[in-house]
Amino acid sequence: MPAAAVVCQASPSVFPSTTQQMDDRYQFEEVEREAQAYWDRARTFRAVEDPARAKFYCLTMFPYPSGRLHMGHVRVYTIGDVIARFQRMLGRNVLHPMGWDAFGLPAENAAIKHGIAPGRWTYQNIDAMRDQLKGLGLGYDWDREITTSRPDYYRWEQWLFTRLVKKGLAYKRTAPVNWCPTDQTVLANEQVVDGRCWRCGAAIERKEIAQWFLRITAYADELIAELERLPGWPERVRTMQRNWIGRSEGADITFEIAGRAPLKVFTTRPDTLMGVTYLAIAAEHPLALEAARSRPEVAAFLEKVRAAPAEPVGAAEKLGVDTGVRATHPLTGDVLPVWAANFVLMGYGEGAVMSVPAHDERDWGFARVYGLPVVQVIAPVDDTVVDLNAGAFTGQGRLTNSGEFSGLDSSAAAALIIQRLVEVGRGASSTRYRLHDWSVSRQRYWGTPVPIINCVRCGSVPVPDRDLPVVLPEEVGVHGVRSPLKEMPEFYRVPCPSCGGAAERETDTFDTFVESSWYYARYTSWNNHEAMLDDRAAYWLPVDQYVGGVEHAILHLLYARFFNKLLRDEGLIAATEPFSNLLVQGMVQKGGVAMSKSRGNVVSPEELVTTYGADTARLFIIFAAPPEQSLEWSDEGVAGVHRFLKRLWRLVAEEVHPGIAPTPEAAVNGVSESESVRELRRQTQVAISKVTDDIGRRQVFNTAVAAVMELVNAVGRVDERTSEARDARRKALETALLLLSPIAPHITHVLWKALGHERAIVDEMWPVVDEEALLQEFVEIVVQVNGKLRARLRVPAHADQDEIHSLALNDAQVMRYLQGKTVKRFIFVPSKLINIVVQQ
RNA sequence: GCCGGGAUGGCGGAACUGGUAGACGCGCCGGACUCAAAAUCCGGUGGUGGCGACACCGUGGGGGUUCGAGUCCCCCUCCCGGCACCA
Repeated sequence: MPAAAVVCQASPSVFPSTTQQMDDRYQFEEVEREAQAYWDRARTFRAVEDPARAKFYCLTMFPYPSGRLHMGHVRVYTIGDVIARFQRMLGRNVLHPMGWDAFGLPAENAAIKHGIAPGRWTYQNIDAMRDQLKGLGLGYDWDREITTSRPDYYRWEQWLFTRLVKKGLAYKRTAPVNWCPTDQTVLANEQVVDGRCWRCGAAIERKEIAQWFLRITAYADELIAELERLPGWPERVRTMQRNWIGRSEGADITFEIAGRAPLKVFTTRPDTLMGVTYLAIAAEHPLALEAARSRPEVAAFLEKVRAAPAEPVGAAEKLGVDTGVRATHPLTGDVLPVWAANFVLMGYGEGAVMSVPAHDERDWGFARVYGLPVVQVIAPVDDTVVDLNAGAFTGQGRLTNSGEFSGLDSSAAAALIIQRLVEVGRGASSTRYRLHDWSVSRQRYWGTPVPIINCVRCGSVPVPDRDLPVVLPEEVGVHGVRSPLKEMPEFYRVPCPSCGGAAERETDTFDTFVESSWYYARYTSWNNHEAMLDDRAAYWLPVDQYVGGVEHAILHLLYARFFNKLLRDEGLIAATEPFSNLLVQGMVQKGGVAMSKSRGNVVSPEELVTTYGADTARLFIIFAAPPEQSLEWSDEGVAGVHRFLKRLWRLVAEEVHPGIAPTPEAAVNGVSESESVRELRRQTQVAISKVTDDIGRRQVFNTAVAAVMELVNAVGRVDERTSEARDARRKALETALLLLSPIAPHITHVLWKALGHERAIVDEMWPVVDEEALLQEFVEIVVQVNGKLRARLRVPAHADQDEIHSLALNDAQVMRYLQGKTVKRFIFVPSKLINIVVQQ
């Protein structure tokens, strides 16, 4: 067993000149303090642009500074750190920054509750969380730290916004909005979940308010099309975005109404136009409101719909009323009734639909309830008879009962019908999106002020560049949900930049998703006070690896893609997409459910680090599950990886201070190494190969850890005292340290130094596989008879097929199964198996 | 309803391109050390049968393709996630 302490030769140029003692016990507090102090002092993770070197930009979704880290943070940041450190060792010039998504509602809520200014609360939290992140040994370039609530950050957001206003990509409009009565603010569609506020759960009301919008729909096509060119994104995220944007191709068709403006509808099935038997409009449709004035039953219906609870499911009963309005079919001239119906959404298309009950489930259901006619105009191509009493036929097919279009197939008919509509000026082909323009105004205090001044003479005037940033006053008291800005004339009473007359500044702030939409770019030019982005953006962007949670699959990731295109079109960056590769990490659970305060199953990262150290925390989180899967917390598992680190420590300690001197005779006498030593050398190479592939290509880090554990176990099994054995053991341990260093950086830092290395392990190159050492002298060949495993053969690696055939046929065990049977064929897989197929 | 993802020992998970199912870890069992315990170390550990060499069964269920299927194809069950009257 090793003695208590050993002297370690360390270079004073890199390590402290004080004599280092290697304790034979793993004291993680000291280890982690030492490693972190080294990285700080050496400025290890500072990123410097260098066009001569290949860059790697690794980014994890920055946190909201809630006060303390939870296990989900530990997981995502550890995953990002493993990737960044690995790429660094491969020789890439790595940028791995961190910052704070610092605006948002919780700060205001805390302010109301505890009487602390939101800014103060936020910055305290940031300080606490920064310490926690540092305690985890995450390798960030802290010089580039971004805090979105600081004027030097959001001023560029304001600057960009004023440009977007001038381009018409940002505009103000009075619109019905989702209003949260509890938070007293407008929510984007994406923030409404099942008719309720995503934050507080209050039922959403509809309200008419003047809002600023960003014209994301102008980029809808590109946002969809480019999803195809993001092979580094998980398919499910791309699918979610595709569905969210919801592109539909079809036609806009107008139905004339005597004495009124025509009714416009959108349909994806112009081929069914000849089967329209009525029109349906939303309860909020202007035509419905108008009809309600003269018809009490319509008014009563609208009232009923308005009062109905926002039903989350589409299974709600179909209700409607005949408005009495009559429309004219654009091609046949038939007179069609216009119904107001609860299933028609005002928010999509024109809020009106042409109803073809024979070929649309909803129209069919509605027609059933109100006894409206059902006319079949599409027949299945296979001539099956359609039973329209049982349901609608919604497939494509051949037109029937459609005048000049009868006999055509759906797609040809659609084209011809659109052509006819164009000829008579009653329609045109059209593409619609589920996606709406992004409402970015929030009636909240703690956010980026909208840089607009409202003047009665000049309208909404963007704040000129010279007056930017519009600084949010931070020393305020927040007493209720109403924004203090709205009671601060010193903030909002300003002269109009255009005419100089009295005007009022906007007191709304931006949705916090605006800040997180471009922070990834600002890290490249964080200290530029003259421009939003500079040349450095061209060097670093796009982000090579982005890591984050699936909860942002739609919102944040779609907005960031949108902003990337805005920045590109502003000439600020070249890349068309912000994130080349996206890793969506799974959640951390305990007892099969997500950790949450209400369930009482939360494991605190702080306690974990105090009890076992950051390396144990990181190692467990990496080892317990592949990054994309949910991770089941296990206290025993944590103890298990801690045990592994202790064993690793002990093995290195024994290596540094062996009890007995090696016996060099074997080498001197030219005797070859023992088989176990050769095997250890081979296993070392196997581990390099496996870990490199697992971290680099496959992005499954749990199996990489398993491979390192196997190697360390193998070291423990070779206890020969020859110098060859010592050499092989040392090489294996060094390799294990290198391979483990991205995951457990502190212990590997100290052990590497203990093994006598001058350069810090973080600055070492990733090991390269020695393909020759990987070769085996003997391989095991599995012998199957009719696909069933019957024997294992140990054969020289160079043995050819014939040799293996005869060895297999002469194997006693195999012969038992061949008795009295005829061999029909051999299947041979080199170095793997031989399958002898015999007649049954 | 539609679109994804999944189901493998007592548990977390391996098995990447169809080729030894269960790597690695946890737990459990046995042993060493100890007066004893903890810690640590060593060995074993899918199920059934057998003293044993071994044999049979086994990756949610049913079928298929193949010399060979956890992996591919068809059908079904259950679980998780997203969307959900989008015309």
